[in-house]
Amino acid sequence: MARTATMRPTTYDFDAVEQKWQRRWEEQDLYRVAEDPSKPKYYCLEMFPYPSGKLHMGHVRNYSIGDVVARYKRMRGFNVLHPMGWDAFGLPAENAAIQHNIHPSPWTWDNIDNMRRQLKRLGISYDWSREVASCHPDYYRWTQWLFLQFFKAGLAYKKRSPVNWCPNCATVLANEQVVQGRCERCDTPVTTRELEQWFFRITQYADRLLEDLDNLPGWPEKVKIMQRNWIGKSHGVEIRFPIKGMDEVLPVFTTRADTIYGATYMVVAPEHPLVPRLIADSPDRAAIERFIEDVRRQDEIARTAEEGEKLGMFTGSYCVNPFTGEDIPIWIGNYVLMGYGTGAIMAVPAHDQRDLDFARRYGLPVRVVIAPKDGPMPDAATMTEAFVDDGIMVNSGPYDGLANREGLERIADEVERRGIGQRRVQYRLRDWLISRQRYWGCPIPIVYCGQCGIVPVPEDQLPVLLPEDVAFKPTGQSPLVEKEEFVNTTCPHCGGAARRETDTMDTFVDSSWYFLRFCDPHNKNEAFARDKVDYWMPVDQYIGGVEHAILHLMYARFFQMVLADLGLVTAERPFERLLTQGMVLKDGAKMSKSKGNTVDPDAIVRKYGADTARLFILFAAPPERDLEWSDAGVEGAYRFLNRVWRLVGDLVEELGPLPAGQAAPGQDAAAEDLRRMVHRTVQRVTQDIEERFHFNTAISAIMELVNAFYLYKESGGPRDRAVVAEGLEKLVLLLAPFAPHLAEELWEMLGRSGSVHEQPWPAYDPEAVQADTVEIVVQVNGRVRDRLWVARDASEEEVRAAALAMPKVQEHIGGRPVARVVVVPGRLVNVVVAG
RNA sequence: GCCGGAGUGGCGGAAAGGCAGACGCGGGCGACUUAAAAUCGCCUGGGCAAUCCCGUGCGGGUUCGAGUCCCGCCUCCGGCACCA
Repeated sequence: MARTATMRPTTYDFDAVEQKWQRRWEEQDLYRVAEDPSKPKYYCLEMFPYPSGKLHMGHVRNYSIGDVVARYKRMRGFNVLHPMGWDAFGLPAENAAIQHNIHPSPWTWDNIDNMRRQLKRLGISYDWSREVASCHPDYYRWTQWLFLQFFKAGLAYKKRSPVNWCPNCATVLANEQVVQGRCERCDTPVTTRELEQWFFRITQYADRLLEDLDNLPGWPEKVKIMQRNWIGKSHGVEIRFPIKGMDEVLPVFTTRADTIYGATYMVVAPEHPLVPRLIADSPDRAAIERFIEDVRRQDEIARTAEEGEKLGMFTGSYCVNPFTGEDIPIWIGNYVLMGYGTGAIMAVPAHDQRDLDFARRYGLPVRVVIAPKDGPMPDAATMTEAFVDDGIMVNSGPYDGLANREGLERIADEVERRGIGQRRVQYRLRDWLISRQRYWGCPIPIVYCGQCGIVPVPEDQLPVLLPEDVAFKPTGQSPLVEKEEFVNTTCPHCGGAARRETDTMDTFVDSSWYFLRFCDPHNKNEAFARDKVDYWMPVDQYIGGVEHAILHLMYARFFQMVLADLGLVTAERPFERLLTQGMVLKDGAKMSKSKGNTVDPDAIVRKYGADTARLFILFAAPPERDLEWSDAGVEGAYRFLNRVWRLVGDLVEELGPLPAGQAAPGQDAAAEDLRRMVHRTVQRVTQDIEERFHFNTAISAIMELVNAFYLYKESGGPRDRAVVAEGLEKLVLLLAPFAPHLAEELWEMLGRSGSVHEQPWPAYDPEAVQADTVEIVVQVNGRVRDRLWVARDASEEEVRAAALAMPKVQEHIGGRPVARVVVVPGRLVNVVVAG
């Protein structure tokens, strides 16, 4: 249009705009919050990052999603806590120390500085005054304090336990550091060693952690299922088999007590404590011991190789099947795990595939004791697939003919009546091993005294500081071990010479309570004040990657439960709602340095600005789905923002200052159409955010509104100032959570004062959303044949009559009798004819 | 092997039993321009055209009506993986 300005550029200076508003937010402390009992609170949290040095697109996505939620809830009148911090202990810092000869501490803090700068440049609405870093003594002091509370409650204990050991690096490896049974650093095959390790007694909470999943309707079903499987509760029977010629019993755990008549041999784990006595009289003792040593060494490789071979040896001992009275041989097998059940099983090859494989390899007898309800009886001599379904009991003495599930209960009853065992529940979940033979972690606050034994460091002596002046040598050993000033100490109890624990804690411990520290981050006297935590907790919306579905999310739930039991917090559950975002892909694969398909957020922000980067990521896919990166798509988001900027600029320039507030119905049809579109868009965007977190469709609705606005503007017809003013105001408010900088700029262009992020979320008028007439689809036999415009409140009869009167409808009816007419008010008519 | 999730235009994706493909990308055409870019419009699943027909991984079913619900498969992605 000639009368719209001609001198204005077609793109806005995103760099100037974004920096201007970021500066203003910071000056005004816009996102700083404090407890305010007069307002409803909302705690929005994204998983805090490990400070690797640079943000990747997964981070940008995570924090963009969280920022939409935080900004939206703020506009909805909530007192929103939206903090950020650093999961700053961990192995990469130590690897960098060894490789680049730089101490983990400055390496980490430099990384934090850079990532903080990146986050600020993205304009995420964090309350930066609450920033925490788990590697700071002000933080880990309280991690240590929490450890002591666990210790006092009997939930932290020490025991000997097998660990992954790299003989080349001479150190312990975490499970994650073992790749295909080899050391991730030097590729040496990993072996097993026994070490004294600290554990948290999470198994004591197994049942509650399981049950409480039912109280988390706001969590994805997928995550809850993964946790259920991880906890792995199963009901079974422990049965003690007398060992022949020994005053000793062999307890086994089985979920299939109904198959006990088919038990033809026993298998114990190589580490089973009875093994030395079982093999004492065997002529093959030396060979067996060699075999056990082999299994132990190959354990990790065999376990990670697909379908590890089942190997074993006969111990020379027998036990007695308490139901058949038969002698059955006891074997040692690599497929029986010491850590589950009793470390021993009764093998029923006919009804368990693993037992069958083992039996076939070593020629052990197979006996079918469950017959299929229909279909042929498996042939014990030739079967290669175990029959594991339910059926009818056979070859089972007095239990023959019973349904096996019924028989299972009867046999369990009999076991208990005879006092040779009892029903029990078994979990797959193990206690949480928290000891790490690492430097860059939270020191475990324990000293060992020759006189007093294990002595916790008194709370008033915390923190146990991590010494900074240590040398990193590529020995793989924690430098703490050789740091005499650290190791040598005095016993807090008797004052005698003592040694410090040199292990540090698993970093998952640090991240199991950070959401509590965010509630009270500067507290010098406590980990957190009860009233502050009780005001903010639980986290209303937690957002992060699905890779934390099991460990982090389970450990955090465990911590919160324990702390509630200890009376330190009120909320029993840390995270009310959970959103697991999808991955960011490029060319169909996850972005990774090794694949060379990464996109640098800094480069995108430099080229297009933060608003564009955020808008693209939110628009390209719904949050839970994987997102395919597209440079052209980013370009599209950039174009859209410029389009909005031009729209607002042109109309303001054309019409001058615009009045605030709600518009009356439009002065003509075009204005009324636009007004309806404005209100419909407010309704759609609100529903998409509120009910489904479908930000992609929310943004597409805003795009449609902008398109409608352009049609109105370009038509050159008369302007309805009130409708335009209201429309632009609502448009800018709707855009605020998605493109926070541009929204501020446009708000200012509209001549409005105050931050757009402090305005209330726009409302829609339900009357304005409704059109007077609606289009009805007319179908004949389910196929669309025509359309029909009727009054909004037309009766079913009127619609039916109007539809039947249409020529095209009559044509397709073709004189056949009308069997039925389905009328869906406001939507469609379906005329059903025979044939 | 077990447990999840997903298969829709050239691409990312819409559609919570009711017009399949909203919105965006890509492509085409037009306006503006000396020209190009930018911008503003219009068109864009396939069948050469159609008012007709076909189309949401495959095969069945329920329904007036199915991308959506049910049964049986196939493919891809993710998690667990000798848990007795």
